[in-house]
Amino acid sequence: MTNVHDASPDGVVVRARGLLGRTLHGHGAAVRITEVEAYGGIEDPASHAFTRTPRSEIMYGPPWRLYVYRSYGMHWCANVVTGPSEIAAAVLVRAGEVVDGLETARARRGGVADVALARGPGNLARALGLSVDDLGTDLLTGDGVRLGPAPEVSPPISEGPRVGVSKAADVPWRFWIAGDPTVSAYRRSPRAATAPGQDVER
DNA sequence: TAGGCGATGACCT
DNA sequence: GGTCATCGCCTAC
Repeated sequence: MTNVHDASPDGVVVRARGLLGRTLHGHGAAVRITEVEAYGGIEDPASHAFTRTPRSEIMYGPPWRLYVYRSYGMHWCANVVTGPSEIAAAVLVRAGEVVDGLETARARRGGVADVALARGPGNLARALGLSVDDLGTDLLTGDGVRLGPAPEVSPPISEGPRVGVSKAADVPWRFWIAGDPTVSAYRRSPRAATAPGQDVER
């Protein structure tokens, strides 16, 4: 577990958990990450990188880059490439609490409750003003979109099955800050096969 | 060139 | 809590 070797699947999990509580700065707004999902790259059927294509190429590159993709034709989803290059692992940022640029986020989201401003991958990207223009942005040195430092105190973390994925949906690689109101509700993918004996918590 | 598919969001009951 | 609507992109042929 303390084996944080990049090449191990555990490394992805460790990095995913490590993103919780960190701040993600977007365009004119920033959120404190409260919910993430880990994707194991080439070893994970649910990952876009499972099949190497031009779209997923970015994930095979250096870590700490931003991978943005469009879902259902209208939603943008933001991922943090965690690397290493050969594994193409990434972490989907699912939800966050707006901590800066509140007015900007509100304007973009059109009058929803503050806790829902960045609830859900698509909403979070919208609140931060993220789009395909930010694809490949280096989150450590980027001027606009960037990642803040880790919190001094690690937040309490809960884990569970991933949301919305149609494959490997029973892998408990979804992590969120326990009790945080901005965390999106769990919903299993309609296409996900029923996992025997895999009860959904909460 | 055509078809399939999606890591969703919003709305309705 | 459950169901439906949506659009564009990606992959395969």
